[in-house]
Amino acid sequence: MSERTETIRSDFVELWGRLGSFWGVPPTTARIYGWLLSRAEPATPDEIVAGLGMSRGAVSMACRELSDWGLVHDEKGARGRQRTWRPETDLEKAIRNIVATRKRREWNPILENLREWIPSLDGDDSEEAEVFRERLKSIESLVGTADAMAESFLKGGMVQRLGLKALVTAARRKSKKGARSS
Amino acid sequence: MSERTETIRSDFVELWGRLGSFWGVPPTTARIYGWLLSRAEPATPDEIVAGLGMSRGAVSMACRELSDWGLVHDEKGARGRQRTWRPETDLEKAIRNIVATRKRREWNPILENLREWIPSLDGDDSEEAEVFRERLKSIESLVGTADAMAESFLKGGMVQRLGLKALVTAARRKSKKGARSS
DNA sequence: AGGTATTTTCAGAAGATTCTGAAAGTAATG
DNA sequence: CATTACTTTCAGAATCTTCTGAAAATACCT
Repeated sequence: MSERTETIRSDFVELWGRLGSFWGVPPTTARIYGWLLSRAEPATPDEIVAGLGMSRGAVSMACRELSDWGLVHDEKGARGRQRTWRPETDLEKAIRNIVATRKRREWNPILENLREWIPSLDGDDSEEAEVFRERLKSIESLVGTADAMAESFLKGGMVQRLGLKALVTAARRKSKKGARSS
Repeated sequence: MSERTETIRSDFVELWGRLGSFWGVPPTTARIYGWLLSRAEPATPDEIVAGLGMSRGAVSMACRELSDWGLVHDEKGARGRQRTWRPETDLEKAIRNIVATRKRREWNPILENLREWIPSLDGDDSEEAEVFRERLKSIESLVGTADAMAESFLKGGMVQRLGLKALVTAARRKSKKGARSS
C-alpha cells in the first residue's frame, strides 16, 4: 500500500466524516464508517482505535450508533478474538437505511405535528390565523409529497422502476461541462 | 388572534427551528424563517427581536444567511422606516434554493474530490488499494447519480415532468394507515 | 456636511456537542 | 466459580458552535 494511497485514505476518511452532517451523525462516527470502507477487511475495535486515534469508549458508542443505522454489522470474533465490524458496502442499501432511520426518527413526528395543528387553527378566523393556516396547509402538502416519495424509494428501486436512470444520465451529460464551485 | 393560535405559532416556530438541521442552518436562523412564515405581514428587525427574543446582532446575521439561501427577501423600508423582511412563501422555490445552495457549497466539492482520487489510486495494485478503488468507484457512481437527480430537479419540475405525482399519491394512500413513530 | 436612524461586525460569553478514560459490566473458558 | 478478555457506560473535560451587546460602519435626510 503506497504512501499516496494512505494519504488518499485519510483524506477520504476526513471527507466522509464531514459528510456525516448530511445524514445526521457526528463526524467521528461517520469517519469510522469511511475508514472501514477504505479497508479490504473488517476491523476489531482495537484496530479502529489504532487506525483513527480515538478512545475505546468513543469507538464503542460510535459503532453502536452505526449499527443502529444499519451501516455496519458485527461479527462475533472467534475463540479469544475480538468482535469485528464489517461496513455495509451496498451503498444503495446504506442510503435506504439512512432514509428510513431519519424518516422514523425525525420526519414522521414532524408530519404528525403539522396534521394536528391545522384543524386546531380552524376556530380562529382572524386575518393572521387565516394566512398562517394556508401556509401550514401548503407545508403539509409539500412535506406529505416528500414523505410519499421517500416511502416509495424505501419500497425499493424507485430509480429503476421509473426509468429515471436514463433521464439522470442525460442530465449528467449536460452538466459535465460546468463544474465550478462558487 | 386566539391564544391557542399563539401556542401553535410558537410550537411551529420551534419545530421549524429544529428542522433547520435538515438543510444545514442553525436553529435560530431557521426559527426566524418559520416565524416569518407564520405571519401575514413581513417584519422589521425590531419586530423579529421582539417576537423571538433574540439579539439584534443575531437577527442581522441570521437574516443575511437566510437571504443567501434565498429564503427571505428584504424590502427597503419607506421614509424613516426600517427595512422589512418578507419570507419566500413559494415552498417549492424555497426547496429548490436550498438544494441549489447545498449542492454548490458542499456537494460539488465532494464530487470533485472523489473524481480526483480515483485516478490517483491507479498506481497502487495492492489488494487493499484494489478494494478501496472499487469502493470509491461505486461511491462516485452513486453520488454522481444523486447529483444528476438534483440537477434535474433544479432544472425545474422533475415531479411534474415525470408524472411522479400520480405515483406519489398512490404511495401516500397506502401509507396513510400506519403513521406510528417508532 | 452634520445629525439621526439603522445595520453590521466581531470579541468574548454562553451553550451545546462530542470525546476521554477509568470503573463497572458482561461473557467465555477451564 | 474464579479468571481472563473484552465491552459498555457515564461524569467530567475538551472542543466546537452559536449568541450577545456594544462599538464601528453605513445609509439617509435636511
